[in-house]
Amino acid sequence: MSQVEAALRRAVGSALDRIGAGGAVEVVVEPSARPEFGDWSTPAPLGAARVLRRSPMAIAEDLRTLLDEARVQHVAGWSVTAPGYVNARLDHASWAPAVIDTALALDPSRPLIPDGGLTVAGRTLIEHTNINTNKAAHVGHLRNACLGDTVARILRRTGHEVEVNNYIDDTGVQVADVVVGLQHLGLTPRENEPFDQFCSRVYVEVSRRYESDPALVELRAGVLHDIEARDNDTARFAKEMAGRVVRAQLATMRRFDIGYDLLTWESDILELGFWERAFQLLRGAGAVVLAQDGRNAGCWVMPETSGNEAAAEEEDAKVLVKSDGVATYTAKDIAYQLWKFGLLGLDFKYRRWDEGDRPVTTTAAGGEEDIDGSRFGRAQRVVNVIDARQASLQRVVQQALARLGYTEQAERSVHLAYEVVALSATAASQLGMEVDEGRTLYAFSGRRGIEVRADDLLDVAVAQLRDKARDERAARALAAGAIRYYLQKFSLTQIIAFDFREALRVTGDTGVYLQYAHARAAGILRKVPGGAGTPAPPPARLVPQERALLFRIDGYRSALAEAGAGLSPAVLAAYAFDLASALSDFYEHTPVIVRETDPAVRRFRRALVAAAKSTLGDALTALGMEAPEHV
RNA sequence: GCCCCCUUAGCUCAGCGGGAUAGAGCAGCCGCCUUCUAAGCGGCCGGUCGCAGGUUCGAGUCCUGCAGGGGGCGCCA
Repeated sequence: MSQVEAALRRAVGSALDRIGAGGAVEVVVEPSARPEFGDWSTPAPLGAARVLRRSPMAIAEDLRTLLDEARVQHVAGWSVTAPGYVNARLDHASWAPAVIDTALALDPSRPLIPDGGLTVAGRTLIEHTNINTNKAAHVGHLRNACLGDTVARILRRTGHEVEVNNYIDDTGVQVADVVVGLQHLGLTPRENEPFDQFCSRVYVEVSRRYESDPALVELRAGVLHDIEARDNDTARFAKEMAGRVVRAQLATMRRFDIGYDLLTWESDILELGFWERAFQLLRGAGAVVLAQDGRNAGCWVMPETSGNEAAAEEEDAKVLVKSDGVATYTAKDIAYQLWKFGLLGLDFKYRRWDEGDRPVTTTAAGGEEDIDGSRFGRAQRVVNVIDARQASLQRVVQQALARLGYTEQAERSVHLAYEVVALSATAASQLGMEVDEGRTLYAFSGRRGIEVRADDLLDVAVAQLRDKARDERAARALAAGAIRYYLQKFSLTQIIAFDFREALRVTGDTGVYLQYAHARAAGILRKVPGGAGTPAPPPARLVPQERALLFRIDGYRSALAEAGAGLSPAVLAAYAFDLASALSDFYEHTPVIVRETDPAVRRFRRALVAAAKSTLGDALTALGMEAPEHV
């Protein structure tokens, strides 16, 4: 929170203590509803009235007296308004320069540690993206990656140590599908077609052929078996294919400025015996049992309640090892989760992964000696960015940790659940789907080729922005920003009803609007000479737009901290939009600074614009969006 | 059947631990470019906050029930 807000909260809190209402009411300090009331207000007397059995107005008067004596920094005076608010009026002459100075001092290399301290001491490991290696990323995957990337940025900005993993699903049915397709359908890539997009196409085609060709389905079973068995030509082919797909997927993500510290491969988890070790631990703790009868007969399962042999056959027991001895996805995820916390007692081997300009490391069955593995895993907190449909599986993973006695780690296993991206009726019909009356949402289907690919969407956005943008670079930055903002501004619990028109819009509550506001501020600073130096004192009276803009700037730390604590990009996105709005409003409603003749006013307003630009730029960076000097 | 999410303006959504007159964007209508970037700004229009109870001085916000919509409960991943 802003320094002022923190100071006000402390002052109100201790005043409440002195009138005997401490602890009985929550100390709420909020921006005043109307400027006539003041700048900050607290409704505390309303709540205190009950415990003190006195009228709110009388309590408010008492608080006002105490707060007057308390001499809070930047506060010019206190007032009382019905039905029982106490309001602080700020001393703008001292407050405004302080806000501006703080904003101008923002430095990417110096973290903005929240007032309450770090959420978690030590490393936070974030897993996101997590796409099967048989297809190109669509906007659903992109929502995942944007959320994960922005959470990582926000946590880093607030002083947390963060490690980002991209867990790569390179085994399983979907991979087998594409192997079958590549080996037996004879399809060839189109001119310049990225390999992941080619695989998407093969996947759709092979899925279609299964319906008429049962022999293909049998082939898939064999391929799947070979992949699981490893050390054969099919497994090597699948691995090679997966590598090429991942390169293409990462290239897509890089267009959105999304990167990773470590690529973790499901096949390495198998190869390096992670599951066997986890299995050992789980058996030792009695967390898994071999089901003798019932529909799970022959499977190793984790019963709902610990150590309950009879429950093994119950329907809600989660199968971890199938009767053919193959570990399920959840089982591998448990092993991986144990590794993330440094609890497995095994480590990956590591290799460098050449991926353009970013240093990335990948896990590998055969490693390089000079890579220090202690940089990875051993986390204090784990955040898994996975859509809400997988909530029950994530609970099983968490439960497994608890069963092994790692209750703290189980509590620090966060499933950052977000709702999926679906197609709006309009978008669905644009993609050629049959649209029913009354139905508003339509699921993507990679298998049927009904999806919006991330690359394609970005290409369309770039093309649309190209003619108005200053150059190609600007168009790309704006396009990526627009899409990221669109995917991040919704609450995690909202399904995004994807709509092309909305996603590509450039006016109003959009990424382009934020970037435009930043570029406008940059334009002013270019045209109005001046720069660092002594703090600029404000004019005797702030105009409403100046006051509003200062308020927004002052709220940055608070918004960032809230977004970090709640792992919520949407909170920061909303803040950034409010800040950009305040900046645009200021821009439109105050005289042009270049022509300002009063040097004091000119200096102050220039500094105010610089402060707004600095803050907006910081927020945009945290949101994974470029903060352009020109558009 | 059990569990999770959603329901606020024509549409898409904000409204955080309950607090002063429910906000924004889009769409529609009307204005504003000899002015630092009009990708902007202002105005108008538009809401029994799904329904019914309850708690409270005070409920869009908390509790209970109901309704509608979406999702999850696999030896898939």
